[in-house]
Amino acid sequence: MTDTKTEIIRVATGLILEKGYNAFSYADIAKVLHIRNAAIHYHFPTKTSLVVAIMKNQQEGLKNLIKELKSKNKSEIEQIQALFDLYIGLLAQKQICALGSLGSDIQTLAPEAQIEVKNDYELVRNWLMEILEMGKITGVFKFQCDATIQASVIINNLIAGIIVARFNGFDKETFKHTMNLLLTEIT
Amino acid sequence: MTDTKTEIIRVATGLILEKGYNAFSYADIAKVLHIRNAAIHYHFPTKTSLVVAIMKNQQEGLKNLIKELKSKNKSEIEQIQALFDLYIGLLAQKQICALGSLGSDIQTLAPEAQIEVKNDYELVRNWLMEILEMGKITGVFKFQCDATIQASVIINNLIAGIIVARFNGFDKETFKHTMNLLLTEIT
DNA sequence: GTCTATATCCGGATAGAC
DNA sequence: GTCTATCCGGATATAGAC
Repeated sequence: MTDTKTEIIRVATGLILEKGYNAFSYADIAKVLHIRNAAIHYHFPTKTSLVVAIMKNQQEGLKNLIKELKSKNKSEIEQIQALFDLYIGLLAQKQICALGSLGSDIQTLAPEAQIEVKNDYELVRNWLMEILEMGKITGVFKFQCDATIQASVIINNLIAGIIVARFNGFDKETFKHTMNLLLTEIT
Repeated sequence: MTDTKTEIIRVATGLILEKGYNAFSYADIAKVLHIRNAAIHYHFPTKTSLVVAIMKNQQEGLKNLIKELKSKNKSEIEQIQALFDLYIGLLAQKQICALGSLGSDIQTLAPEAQIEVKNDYELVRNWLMEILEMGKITGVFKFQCDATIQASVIINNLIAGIIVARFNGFDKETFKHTMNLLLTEIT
């Protein structure tokens, strides 16, 4: 039995990725966990504190994944594939990513929440840049432009690809084809 | 003096692109136009009817742009540049595009509104595909993959590029560099 | 076509008992 | 740590006067 605080973060994250920050309520979480509205406010006094906790949790999860991949000496291609797989998993659950969901709502978030969304984005982008630069040195990747821009192209396709995939019955195929194209173009 | 109905669509569109569908209210529109809540309900009985009208208006605007560009015999490059310019204009107003905003909220929209978002997406993608295929025939573009996938890559970068641009003080530069990279890669 | 007024409901948040 | 009960504001939407 995991503790309530962790469960709240888990359920709230799913709701944000499915419906968006301004479309879910404490009541939605309460229904799923069979607790009351007030119990959630005990753990997270405000909705802002909840979304901040969610984004810090996202960052932690990503850092752990990166650490794990590196400790297993995964190749650059395998690391990028692991990132793609995260998105394939989200799509299977009819969800988009946190960057896309909270990114489109960013103007409605409190400043301290905006910062955490941005931090999460920087984390993904820096990781991707590192992979690309390393791959260029080892020779698995060949691209002329700046790694920053190349990383942006990949992230943009992940974020938007999963959004538009929902337009067509959560179709994975175009999403996969698009990501494969990007990968083969630089190898 | 344009009529009220048109003004409501104009203001509501801006609010959706800035804050999102679930973060704006009839009261927000009313304040800007100095009218009352009920006056908006006269023109648009439900919020769903309003967002449907907004998306149909977006489609109409795009169709008119396409028609105009073609009547002026604009080149493939110039047509793509016109699409980029639309996004540069949005970014200058601290807005994202309708596809990104309503796409991330799609699960919270009524079915008839979901369809219009999808229709708008298809319109943009088909236009882009047509430009790419024509350009390949005339020789200005050289890409090996399917035009469908190439069009997806470009749209994805437009949709997500403008979302992440807001993370960093609405910085146009990375957005422009990314789009230029995509364009030069296929020319 | 716009107004005032209001109905109805739901949101985030708090007080205080257990 | 969770509950019941409640406050308060805001949201969509409607009725009926002008």
